[in-house]
Amino acid sequence: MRFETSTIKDIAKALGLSTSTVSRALRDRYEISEETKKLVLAYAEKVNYRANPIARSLKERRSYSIGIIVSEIANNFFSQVINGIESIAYDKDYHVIISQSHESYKQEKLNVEHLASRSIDGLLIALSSETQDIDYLRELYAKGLPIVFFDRVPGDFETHKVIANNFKGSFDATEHLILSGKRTIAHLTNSENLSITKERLAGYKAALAKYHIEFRSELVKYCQHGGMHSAELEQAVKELLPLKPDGIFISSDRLTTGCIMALKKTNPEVAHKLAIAGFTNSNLVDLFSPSLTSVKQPAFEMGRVATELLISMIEAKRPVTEFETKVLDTELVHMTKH
Amino acid sequence: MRFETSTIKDIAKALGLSTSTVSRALRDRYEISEETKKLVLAYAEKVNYRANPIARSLKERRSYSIGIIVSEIANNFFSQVINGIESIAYDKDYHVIISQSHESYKQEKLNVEHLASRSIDGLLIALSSETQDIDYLRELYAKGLPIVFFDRVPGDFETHKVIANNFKGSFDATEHLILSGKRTIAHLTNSENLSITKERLAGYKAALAKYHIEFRSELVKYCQHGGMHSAELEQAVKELLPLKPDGIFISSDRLTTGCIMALKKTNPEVAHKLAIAGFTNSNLVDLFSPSLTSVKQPAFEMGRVATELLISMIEAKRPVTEFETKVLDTELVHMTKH
DNA sequence: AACGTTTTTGGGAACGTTTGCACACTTTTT
DNA sequence: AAAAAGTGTGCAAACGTTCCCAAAAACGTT
Repeated sequence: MRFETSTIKDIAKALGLSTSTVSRALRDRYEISEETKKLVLAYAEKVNYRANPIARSLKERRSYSIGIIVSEIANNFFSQVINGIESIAYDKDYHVIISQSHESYKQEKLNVEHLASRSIDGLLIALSSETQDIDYLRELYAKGLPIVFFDRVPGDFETHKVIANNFKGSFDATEHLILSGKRTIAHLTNSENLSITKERLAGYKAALAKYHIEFRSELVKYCQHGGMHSAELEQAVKELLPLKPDGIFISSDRLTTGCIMALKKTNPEVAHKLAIAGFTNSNLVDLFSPSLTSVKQPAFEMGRVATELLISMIEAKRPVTEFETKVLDTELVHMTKH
Repeated sequence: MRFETSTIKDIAKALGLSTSTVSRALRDRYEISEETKKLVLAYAEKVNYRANPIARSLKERRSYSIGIIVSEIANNFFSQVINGIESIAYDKDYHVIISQSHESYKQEKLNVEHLASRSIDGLLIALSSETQDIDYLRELYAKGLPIVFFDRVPGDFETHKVIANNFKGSFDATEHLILSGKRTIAHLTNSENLSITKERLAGYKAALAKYHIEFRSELVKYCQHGGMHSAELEQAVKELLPLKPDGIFISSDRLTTGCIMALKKTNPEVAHKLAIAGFTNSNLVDLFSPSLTSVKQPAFEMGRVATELLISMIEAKRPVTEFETKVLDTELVHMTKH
């Protein structure tokens, strides 16, 4: 099974021109006369000529494709980010290759290396919750692969990054729980080594401090696997409930839904009494019971911004040396009662 | 910014061999002596040689990549299918490029053509709910692009297809509503031209017939945009409720969640009285209120099977002329009460 | 010692582009 | 009138592979 398709050579032969002339005409170069251009364009149109991107890539030593690593596309936050990424990428004629780490370091590394060997021009990545060692990324970066981090970013890596205002998002959510009268607020969060974990914890602490509520470290539970394993969540819930929290603030999408599920499964009566606030971009949040107050990240925008930064790095003529970390505001969506 | 990487030529020069020998040694061809192979492999390892897939693609006239078109990755059904696809594809060393139609025919066509121009080796596609005219697919197929349809398949296109047992899934769900005492069962479904719509309608009708319940066409509402526009859903709900249904069977993922949302928004009191059954693969279904009985499709398996069929077509030496339509069983998951 | 075989290697074209350079022809400038 | 500049085109190399074909080396066999 093979595609039969016409090439520049075919056009050149048919028109009695050289391949260079045809190539230049198709790319609308100034050297070619209007007449010839029209001729070539018309004929190309007629035979439905499509440039072979592979040949072009080989010649130009770039693939016009960018790699994306997220933990899972089933997560609405990430699928919204991807939509943002695509909206920019397609405009600029890049295509995207999506890979999922499923929160596993091993899988993440494997995927990145697979992508790199496929000669992507750049990489957009949100680290997995397991990831601690990013030397493999440093290596690729040093070899010339542009990388932009989003959402889960490493502290010690000099490149562009795009994140939500995690501190403020956390602060607002926690404050909201406090203002609705809660005093014993648990915090369920991701693995300790993620940037978002630290920032969100800080926001939570700051809100408590503002209202003179003592911070109690036993009310904070970390989930190494980011909620991918339900046993991990159920264990966390089991350890938290004896402390009699009246509210809980959960710091990531997957954890939020997973935690509510664990609550419903193990302690359905408590589930509806506890005030819940959590980061989530789920578009089904209105259907949830118990309902919750959610911190929504500007996911689509995050994808757009990250992609713009990445493409600017890819297309830079000289190595980029000044980097920025863009911080985008979150939105607090109050619980709908029903 | 450019990758510096070693090539077969570099290895050949360093080792005083020809490129052909190196190429063959790397691919472990029988003609090359063990000695030379070892030498080449060791050196390649040392300089961290990675074959350039683009050059290979150009030479072999295939890209080792397959395209996927789904309506949206945010939909759990499709993200599960994609996981199934990837599980096979990566094994066989293909990579996948995912595109979303967002249920728009125009977008679907654009994406397919974009993928085709990127020289994918094959296409996996679930048609958008708007799609009626698939001539553009026929054209590509005729030119030699292998295509496998899944979930939403056209009736009149001779190729491999993978679908769920939609009739039985529908039948079971409807019967379940009947057995729990419902008699006036509405049916909310996708656009009329989709294969799944017809099959699921037939299952619904058959269940009614089995229990001698009259089929009433006014209880069936079609959604042209597959639930992508909330106005469409709210309109459908608004038209259905005056008929006083005591149960409703909804025939697709997006519609199911959308419909419950519309119900809660426009008629919250009715929402909790109505018995709901619907197709959905949402992994959050346990959180929903009102709760529902769901028909789960074997999405992961569907992805696997479709990919195996596609790759068999791609790698066939002679054009494939015998096609199969694989039908996979659905699973009825009963409502959890809470 | 001359000849076949078999095994191992190398030369070079090809895949479809892009692009630096040279060439031929026109037009302008001196 | 010759020289300079401008315009439009073609030649050929290159990108990194794969693979057909031939050549060389190693090994019997008579």
